[in-house]
Amino acid sequence: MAPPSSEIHVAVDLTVLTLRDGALNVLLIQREDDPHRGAWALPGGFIQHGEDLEAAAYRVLSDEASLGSGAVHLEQVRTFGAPGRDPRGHVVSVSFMALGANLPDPLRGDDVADARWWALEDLGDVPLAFDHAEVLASSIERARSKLEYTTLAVTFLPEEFTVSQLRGVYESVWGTTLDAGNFHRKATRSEGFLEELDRHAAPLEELDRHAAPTGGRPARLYRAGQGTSLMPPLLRAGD
Amino acid sequence: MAPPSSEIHVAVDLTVLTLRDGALNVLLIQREDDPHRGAWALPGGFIQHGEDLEAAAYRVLSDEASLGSGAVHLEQVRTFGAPGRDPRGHVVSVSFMALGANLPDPLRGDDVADARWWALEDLGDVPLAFDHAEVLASSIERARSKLEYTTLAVTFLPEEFTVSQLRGVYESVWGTTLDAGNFHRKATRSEGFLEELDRHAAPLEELDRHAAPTGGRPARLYRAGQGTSLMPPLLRAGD
DNA sequence: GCAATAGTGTCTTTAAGACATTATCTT
DNA sequence: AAGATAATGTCTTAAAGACACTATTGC
Repeated sequence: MAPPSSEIHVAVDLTVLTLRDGALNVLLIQREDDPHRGAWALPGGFIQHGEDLEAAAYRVLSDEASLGSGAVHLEQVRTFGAPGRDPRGHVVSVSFMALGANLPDPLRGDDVADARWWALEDLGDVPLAFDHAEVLASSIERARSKLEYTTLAVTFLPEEFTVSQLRGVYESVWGTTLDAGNFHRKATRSEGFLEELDRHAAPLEELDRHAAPTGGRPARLYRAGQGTSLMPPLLRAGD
Repeated sequence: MAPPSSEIHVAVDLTVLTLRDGALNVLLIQREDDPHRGAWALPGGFIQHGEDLEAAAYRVLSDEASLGSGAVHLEQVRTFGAPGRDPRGHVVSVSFMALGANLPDPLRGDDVADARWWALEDLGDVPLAFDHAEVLASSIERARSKLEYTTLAVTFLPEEFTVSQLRGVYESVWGTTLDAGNFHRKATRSEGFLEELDRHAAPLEELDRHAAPTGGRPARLYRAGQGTSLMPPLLRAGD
């Protein structure tokens, strides 16, 4: 199973991100084999001869995360190729990030002792295998910065959502709080960001909410608009 | 020389950009061998076993562009791995962009029929080898967008420069014209962008100028500041 | 009624765009 | 002096931040 060490091998590593209970979560798998047996790692795998990079990423997504291709936004982030990053030999790994809404709990795949979602905050003292801490960090930073100037935040939400839920995406991913009124103005007046529906969310039945015991005015529902870029962008305050 | 086709090979391709006579130029080499013999291509080469990606990029920069590592800003852009992109086999190529000031004319390297700078405008109808048109386009777009929110523009200039020259970088890379007064205000008041020197450019002796026959007030000299990000950014108008 | 969330309005501040004006050089 | 480029100033406009206020629900 381990590749011979005289050749350069190409792999993909995936940073799969979703929101769970209002917190940014990443999917990690626990390695069953050496190297780094027992350590938590990003799902990944070697590219097969003749296989496209994106195809390999979707294959890993399906095999190790039990996720279909329709459910996520997949985007290449960066390639890691330091010679010593994998003790099995010279492995060049193309890292992808995958963003999705309400992603399910993963099934255990092959060569995997365990697989589960980790809240990013709980990951502080968990050592990751290989250079995956750096791979993860670069994808997180990419996601954070792309929320500023693209409409990517909607990929964390179901097809229909409220402005509050959208604001919750920004707050969770950025780890900040945003003024509700100003955010509402910016979101609803950014061309191409939101498409207004003529329905309202049923009070007390909003999916992402776990602490709304006492009502409030029902929020209007929106879905993603056609635009992909936010101009002007929605900048983080202290950058 | 051609790699066997049963393995996946890893290469780097470089988009080396500089300004010449106020126009954005890219370094291309003319291939001496098949595939694509005679076609113009980005400089590149296969990674050696145990070699870091950046080290390979610097090696190509030295071998095929006669450029030392101190002279340029090097940055990874994207990785291309479509199975059919190289007829010799499955080649995954990590693309880098390299930006520098007043880069010299290249010497002819091995396996290279010719090497020279091309103004981007003159490249419209020149077919590039492999998928290098797409590789080049992605690096250009990266450079254009990074001028907006980083201080990267200074890498196109010598150590000491004027605000006009800096504005010229933006105008050349973006293909626009900018209001001189407003640009001056933005550049000089963006924290960390510029460091003011107490000297002025000698009139008529500015390097980048080829059409300044009749004087004008001497411009103050600046050098790059410590900052790397522009906050708020310097946005292109029609994005 | 109160508490909670949604949504609007208003005032201030920041910063960009348009463009006039002054400063300093060459010829 | 005329012409050119550099640098500053002024007015307007766009948009964000702070925050008050209204709207609509559950209890």
